[in-house]
Amino acid sequence: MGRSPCCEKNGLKKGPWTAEEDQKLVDYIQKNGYGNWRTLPKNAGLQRCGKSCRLRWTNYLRPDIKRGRFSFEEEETIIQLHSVLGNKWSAIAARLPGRTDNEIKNYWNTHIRKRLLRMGIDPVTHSPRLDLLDISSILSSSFYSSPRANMFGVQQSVNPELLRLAASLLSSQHNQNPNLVHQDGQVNQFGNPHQVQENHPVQLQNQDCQNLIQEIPCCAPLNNPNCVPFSTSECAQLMEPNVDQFPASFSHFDEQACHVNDWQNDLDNFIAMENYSYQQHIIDPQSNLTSSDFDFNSHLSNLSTRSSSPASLNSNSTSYINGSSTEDEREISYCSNLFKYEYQEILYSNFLCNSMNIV
DNA sequence: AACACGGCCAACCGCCTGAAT
DNA sequence: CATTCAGGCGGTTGGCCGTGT
Repeated sequence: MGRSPCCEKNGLKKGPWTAEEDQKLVDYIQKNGYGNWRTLPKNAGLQRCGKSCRLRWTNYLRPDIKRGRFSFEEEETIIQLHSVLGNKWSAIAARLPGRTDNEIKNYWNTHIRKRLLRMGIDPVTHSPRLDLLDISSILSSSFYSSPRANMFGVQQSVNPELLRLAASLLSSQHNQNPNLVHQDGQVNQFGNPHQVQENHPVQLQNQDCQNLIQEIPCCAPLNNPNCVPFSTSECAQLMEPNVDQFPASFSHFDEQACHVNDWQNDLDNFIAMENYSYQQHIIDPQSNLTSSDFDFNSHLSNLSTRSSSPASLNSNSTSYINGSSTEDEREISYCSNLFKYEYQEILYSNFLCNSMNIV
């Protein structure tokens, strides 16, 4: 014999709550406290299921609920936590005072998810949508063909179709590689900078690196005679620590609105940095975040044109920091991040070129 | 003005887990 | 130990509302 039923299933009201019902529920809880939702509706004089009462209270009537637009910090927190926790809305809500799981879930599905998709990022894995990766578009992009690309040693005379295939194979193989699992059992995911911060920095072990490298020459089934795995010394070089760290000169992108002109300076600084090995970033599975042929300049220009206050976009934006940023400002921030990922994508394609020794 | 469409979000649905019996 | 359900959770829905035509 189990518990007795909490309530009669029939005859209970459903649908939107009226102000009168709200008042009854609030009055009752203020007087008696909440809990025992089974008997609460009857005691409060409500023709509602206890479950409905609990939801109404926790999602709407609770006095400590924060109303209004999500701040940028909250949004960033949601993204970071989601990258670690997934759709654990209650767990995410627990770290956002005043916000309910339902509210966060709705905000994710209506705002953040769409934005990530627009950026070419899978909102589930927070990784680049490698299924959509078209390296040929990268190779033909204006940046890739620019002199700066040459400064990276990017080889441009490659077979784009082969690269596309390689990326696809690499992605599918990597996602199934049991050797790329954290000690706590969490699988490494592509392009997930937040996860690095929230979890453990990715430390590719020697065997991991070897395995990964072995996967790269995935043109082998194509009987490509130029397919040459990395040597041991090259692997060692690729295994340098802090592979998850992006060059310091880019760090401000994560903290404040993008200065329209700064990205160019950052790029120059980035390239000029001594002792920088692009291979560190390429080999890092966290760095494969990508959007194919994203035109940062034109997009930024478009956003500035649309903004009601262009000046605010041309300087370090304090409004961005205090949470009153506009959609455009937010998008510029994302674009700046996307800009980073575009570099990494180029480096990644170069890595594929090198690994396959294609000329 | 009327209609269509899409975004938003409160509320519901169904499943799972642990506690009560 | 088996049964039953409360509470909690994530997924989904449906109605409201703003916008475009």
